[in-house]
Amino acid sequence: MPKLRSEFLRVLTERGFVHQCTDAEGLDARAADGTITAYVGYDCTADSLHVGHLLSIMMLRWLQQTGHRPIVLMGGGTTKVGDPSGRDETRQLLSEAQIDANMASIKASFERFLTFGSGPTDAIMVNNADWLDSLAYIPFLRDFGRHFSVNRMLSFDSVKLRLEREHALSFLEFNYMILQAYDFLELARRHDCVLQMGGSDQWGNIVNGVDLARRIDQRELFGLTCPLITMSSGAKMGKTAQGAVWLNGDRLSPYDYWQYWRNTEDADVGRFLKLFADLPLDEIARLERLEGAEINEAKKILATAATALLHGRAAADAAAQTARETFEHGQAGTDLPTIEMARAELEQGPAAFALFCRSGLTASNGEARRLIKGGGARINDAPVSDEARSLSTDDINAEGYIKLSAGKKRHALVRIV
RNA sequence: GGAGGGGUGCCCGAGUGGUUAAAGGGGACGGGCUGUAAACCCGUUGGCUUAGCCUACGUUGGUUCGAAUCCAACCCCCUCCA
Repeated sequence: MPKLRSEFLRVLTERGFVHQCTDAEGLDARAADGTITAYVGYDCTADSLHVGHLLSIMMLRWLQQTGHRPIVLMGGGTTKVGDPSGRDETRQLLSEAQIDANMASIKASFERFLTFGSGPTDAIMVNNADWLDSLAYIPFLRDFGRHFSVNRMLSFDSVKLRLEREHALSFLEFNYMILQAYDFLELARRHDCVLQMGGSDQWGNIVNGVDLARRIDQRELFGLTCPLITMSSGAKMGKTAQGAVWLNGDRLSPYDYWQYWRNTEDADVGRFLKLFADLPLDEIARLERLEGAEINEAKKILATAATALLHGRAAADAAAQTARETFEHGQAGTDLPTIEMARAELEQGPAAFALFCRSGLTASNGEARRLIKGGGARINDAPVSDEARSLSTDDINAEGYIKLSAGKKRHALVRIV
């Protein structure tokens, strides 16, 4: 590829965001010659996005940072259909009320990454239910359905995999790619959007939109996908002890989010810094060269930078501070999850395992008992050896709380009130 | 609508009347080694008031001293036919 003229594509390429592009030269020319508008779509299948969505959010962020206009498309309409990509099973059909609630809950995540408004490069948010809900079946089929070849649709991974594995694929889901293609056309017409971005699993859907716009409007659109990010060990990103790595703070606290990045594997640090932090590339190059235990410094910088992008600088610093106190000084930082217990209850000698469960460190009393048996449970940093161990006011430490630990990394505080 | 195959724990998957809370693998968690890393070794992996009890093999009933395993009906998935 010849040297890139546009800052936008240059930044994305240098940082490792680009997997495939329908026409890199053409897109580069458009982005170099003026302001372009690009979008990424997000379905409302849960009440929070997770780290898997982060890559595309960062692409929108860099788009805006390099002088272009991002559109966040909320899939209020497409969520009613359900994307079969990457799924063995039909998605559970969500009610409109659930979809609306999810959408409202997801929206907040974008506000830290993008600047919304009405200026030329301000981000806007749209909902595809606005045009999909009112489509009339027969006119839609005649105007747009005739441009889709079933032969070709069957060859797309999202469909092919289901068929090969002999799993159910409903006609409802089969329509998803058509609707996504139509979204792109609609955004091109309404907002002069010329580029759709997304994960590599969206390539087929994106290309469909590009093709549709060329056939119907003789409009030239572009598609750009980012790679599927896996950890060096081969595992997919985004799992912690508590489950998915959610972006909403009420699903996963800023402290736990910080911890997620802090525990990045050595081999991934450089790559993740480029993708998920907004540090200058020469700074990242310096951090990447750190070896052995020194690379932990890079991990802390990654964690703080990534957390700051999502939750703000103050929350990131607080998480870093708590981590320092907890791991480097053996104290308990204030950001640790905390539960409260009445003094009267403590005086009755509650079982330790029950408290581990109540604090959220374990999912059940049985799991807490097993943790104790396995030697992974500690109270005020002292290992718990007796499964029947109960707590008393003697366990309150100098600061007025009881510190519970499950393993070396997960801690919780019991504050006595 | 017809014929055949199938639905097992977080996932995959063995199990065709009792010793089955259910082999094996993956994942996850804990311990060891480390650097809050990876790799490797060990352990754990339904719930509870834990020497016991309860709930569980698509659903509901039935046979039996005893069922994930046998029978019936129903629901769902796949393949082929119409």
